[in-house]
Amino acid sequence: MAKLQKSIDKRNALVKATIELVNNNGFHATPMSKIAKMANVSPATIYLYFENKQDLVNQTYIDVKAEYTKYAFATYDPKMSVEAGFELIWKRIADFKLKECENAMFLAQCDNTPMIDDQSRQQGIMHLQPLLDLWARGKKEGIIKPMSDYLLYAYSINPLSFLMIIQKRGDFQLDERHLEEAYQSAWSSIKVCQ
Amino acid sequence: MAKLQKSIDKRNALVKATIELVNNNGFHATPMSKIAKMANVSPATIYLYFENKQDLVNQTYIDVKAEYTKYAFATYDPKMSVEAGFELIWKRIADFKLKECENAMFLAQCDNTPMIDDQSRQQGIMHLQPLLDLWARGKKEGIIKPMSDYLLYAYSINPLSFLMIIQKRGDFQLDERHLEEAYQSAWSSIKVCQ
DNA sequence: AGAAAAAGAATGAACGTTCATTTTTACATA
DNA sequence: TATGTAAAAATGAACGTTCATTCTTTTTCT
Repeated sequence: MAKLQKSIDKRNALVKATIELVNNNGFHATPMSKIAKMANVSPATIYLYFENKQDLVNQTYIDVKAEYTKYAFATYDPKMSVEAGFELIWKRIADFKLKECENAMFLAQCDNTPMIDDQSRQQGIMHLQPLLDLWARGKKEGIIKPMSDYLLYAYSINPLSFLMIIQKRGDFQLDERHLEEAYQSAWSSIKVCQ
Repeated sequence: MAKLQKSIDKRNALVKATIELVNNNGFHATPMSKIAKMANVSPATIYLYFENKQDLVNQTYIDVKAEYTKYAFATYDPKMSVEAGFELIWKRIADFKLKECENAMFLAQCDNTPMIDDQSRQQGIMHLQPLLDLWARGKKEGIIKPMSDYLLYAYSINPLSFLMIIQKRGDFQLDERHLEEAYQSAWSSIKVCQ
């Protein structure tokens, strides 16, 4: 009697192939057959791991989002000061977006198109809680502007997505100095001005 | 002898239908047949106005981008002070992104996916020159941080795209107060701090 | 040997595009 | 102003292809 033993490697290869092909060609131009070929697998095999194409891309999104937030908070400790904590998280996010370009590109594409189910999108949002907690503390201490978290995110975190995209496209290359400037701008836009 | 008289209305209807369908379903799920139906036109007619589907979406992108920048600079006068000029342009852009939501959504989708040809994308960038000129002047006067224009754009303009998207999704509703806060954050992030 | 996993070929639907034809238009002639 | 006509514009049906998915068979594993 055989055991249920679907290979996690095969699943990961499929997820990876999905990211790469969707990044380069867009969702509309990445057929299941190509994904299968890139993952060295028969098209039929995909359906042992995923219900259908939509499920494959939803699961890929959730996987990448989880990796993103795990990376972002890996070295964060809630006992840090607000300013130190924010700088740490911001720089981890910047690292991820600029170095794990493939993953970040994929997220940007998902977050700006209807290619992902609403439900999967919802699932991806939750993981940001530690940052929201930090901001709540910062507002209480009078260090962070008393604004909606959406505005704080829009001004301090989201610009990194834009920089990642133009960097990937080759229009612009971010060096260490740019990154420090970017951090200062992010912090300027959310800290209470004295 | 008949005159070449393809109806501009029909072309516009096709462009409008493309925007609406791509916004709601994504590029991969908007067939030519649906675009034709929404524009009250036969599928074959599309090919009198556009070479193919790619050409249709490229032209739609360029149209919308032109409308966007035209709106942004409509009331701007290069003789204004840097701060006044920036506030004016910023608020026009905010207006466009938040009120002409359909158009702005479409641009966001195009700018974050490979659905547009590089060449069409290039064509869309040029129109931003007046803002770049304003920033150049601001840097010379020591009012604007001496940073790359890409960074200035990422921090002062791009956040509006994010706010537009979450507003469209119903997660968040921007009122006048938020908008003023958003402007202050934008200005904070690019002005030289004294 | 037996059961799960994987494969390749097959299927039917959907798509972008084209074709053959009809309808509309502009205008020359009466 | 009315009519004929030729070319452009528009159409619905059809074409060939591609795609997601399934079916049947083969391979792998215990």
